[in-house]
Amino acid sequence: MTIFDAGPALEESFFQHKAPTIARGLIGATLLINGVGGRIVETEAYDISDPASHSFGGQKRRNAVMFGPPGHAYIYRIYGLHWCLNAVAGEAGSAVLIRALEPLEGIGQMVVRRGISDPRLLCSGPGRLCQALGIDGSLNGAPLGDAPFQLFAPGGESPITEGRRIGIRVGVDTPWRFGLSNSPFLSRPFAAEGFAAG
DNA sequence: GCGCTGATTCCCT
DNA sequence: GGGAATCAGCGCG
Repeated sequence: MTIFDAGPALEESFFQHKAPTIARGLIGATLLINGVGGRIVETEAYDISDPASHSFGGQKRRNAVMFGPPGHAYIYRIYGLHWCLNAVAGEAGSAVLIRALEPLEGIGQMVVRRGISDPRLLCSGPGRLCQALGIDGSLNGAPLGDAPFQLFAPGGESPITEGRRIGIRVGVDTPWRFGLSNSPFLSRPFAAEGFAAG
């Protein structure tokens, strides 16, 4: 019943890699929650040595899921009102933030949840994506390989652009943001980098 | 099209 | 009590 262009279900072992490897490998993968979702076009990696990461400074109650088994969902509330979805990676305290996807399945339901119809604005940002897919804190710690999640490997080669991460105040020079090159569904375009004068 | 600002909850200090 | 991996609406030009 695959009516979208996707590969086989992602192996659980995929998540035993380091966060940047997983972040890159998830570009082009298909993510569904209760049958609603699409193709991942933007991710960011975080790990325990990274001052921008919730795991920086060690395990706490809030970030405990980041220190748990790989391939599970780490979901937290940001700025008091939005939810953000991460995939826990192989190293303790590392995860991949899912920032944007291209809506493919259940678009009607996304439109209802978001209250807008422009497909480019349905899932282009971590908060928007969670609202469109109906994700909240009740799914924190849930395995991404089981219902209500479905994850499929990329259908083919995806041209990937790298850059600096967004919305953080420290660790801004770490180029751990990955995106499907020139996708109209990115939360923000990738800036032309490498021209910083002094 | 840009930038500023308010919204709102949880966790750590 | 303050800040946070964000979003949408507003005013301005």
